[in-house]
Amino acid sequence: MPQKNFDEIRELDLFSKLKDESFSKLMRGAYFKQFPPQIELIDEGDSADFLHILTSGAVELFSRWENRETTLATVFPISTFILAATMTDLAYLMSARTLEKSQIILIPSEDVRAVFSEDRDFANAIVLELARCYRGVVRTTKNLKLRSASERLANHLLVLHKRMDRRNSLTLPYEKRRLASYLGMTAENLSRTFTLLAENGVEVHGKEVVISDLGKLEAFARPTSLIDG
Amino acid sequence: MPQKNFDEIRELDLFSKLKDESFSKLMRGAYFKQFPPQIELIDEGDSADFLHILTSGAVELFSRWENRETTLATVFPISTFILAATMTDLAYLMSARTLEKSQIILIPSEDVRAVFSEDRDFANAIVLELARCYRGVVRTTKNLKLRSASERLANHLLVLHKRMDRRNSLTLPYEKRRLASYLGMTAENLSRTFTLLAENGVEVHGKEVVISDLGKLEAFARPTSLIDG
DNA sequence: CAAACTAATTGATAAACATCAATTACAGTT
DNA sequence: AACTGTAATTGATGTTTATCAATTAGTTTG
Repeated sequence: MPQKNFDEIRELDLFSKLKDESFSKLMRGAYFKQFPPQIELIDEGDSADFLHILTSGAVELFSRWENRETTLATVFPISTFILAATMTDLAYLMSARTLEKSQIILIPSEDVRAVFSEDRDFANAIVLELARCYRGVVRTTKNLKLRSASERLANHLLVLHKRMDRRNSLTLPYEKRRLASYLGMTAENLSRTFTLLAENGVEVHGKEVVISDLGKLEAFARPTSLIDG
Repeated sequence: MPQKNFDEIRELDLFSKLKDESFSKLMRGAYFKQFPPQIELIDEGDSADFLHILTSGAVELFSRWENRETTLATVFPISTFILAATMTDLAYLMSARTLEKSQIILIPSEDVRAVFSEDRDFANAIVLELARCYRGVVRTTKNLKLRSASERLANHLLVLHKRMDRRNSLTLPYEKRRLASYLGMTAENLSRTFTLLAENGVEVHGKEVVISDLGKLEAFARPTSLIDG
């Protein structure tokens, strides 16, 4: 198992304050796997045997019901995913698939729970991470219930803009159909919503989005920290 | 502060395995307050100074954005609410109001965090509770994104039915307009959806709901444990 | 118990959004 | 560069859901 990746994940909020002993205990039982694109890593309903850490590539969390499917999140390096199922030893509620070739570290859930009980700093980090995830999903719910599709898109663009160091030009980090699913609309509707936003300070060329009039976009989106962070 | 309520909340999952010492530490700084109906307890954005425990009455968690409002949850005794904000020392993401006359115990967030660091069993309980809440909101998101309004109503009735000991007759524990808001639809649409469900084994008279044909309702709702628990 | 208020329902209409089909754009392969 | 498969867009249409207005039912209050 390459040392490089150990150093990387050691930096994660979840592990940074960990005793070396605890960290080794976690890594001792860990698998380090490489996956090609479009591999289904997790099928919702499976038992949560491993905590997953994505160190390179990209992973989509999604869910299916009655031949419908929706994207719940896109995970980029370096992040953990499905921590809650790991901690409660319950079935995964989301499925996961790689979007690109991805490197993933798999830590047995038992080990995570064991170190959680032994190491106070780890327990603290886990709670903060869980609370952060929880608050993220609460924001998502508010977004879905309080806003229309075009408002969700506008605000999402503002979030990306902020994340991209407030540059007025940005590249969508995923396919449009996945963005549409994430925002709770169809790809067709997303496309039409983009043309609507042309009158509100947004220009789109393929995956390139230019925010030509930030003021207009903000006036349309009316972002709030209580939804958009 | 009446002893009666201490005994009650001692039974909560969150406190049941707690050392007596830790429990007293939490209760030492706690306020015990009675509120009339329709009092706004929390305004989203406020700092999370207290963990709330509802011991009698009912509380609605809701959120507002741009003169729209949506119900996120209804809390019944005995439950805690807004644990995540308490643990992270961040602003509340939801507002809260009493629906009825309610008794609420307020524990200073600092005390909760202090006992969390000292008492391993409490830390465990907190993590399980947070994970449970998180998974609850993930289910909500899946419900909203994967199902139509009528499917959400049908499944919600099945959840209530199960909770009410599987009796074929049940009383809605909240007003219909709140149910509508919770399910992400208007009151008018809820009303029409109830008439639609008449052909699928459901009879409604005011707040009384009779499930006259469970098989039909289930065939329509297609419940799954991965959304409905 | 009537008055006054609020919630729930119903009908008519409009807006938002999805679906289906057809085309265009793009990316990867040979 | 032509071929192939997938993604994105566009147009036509249909469904779902919201809005507005009016009425009815149900609760609370004096």
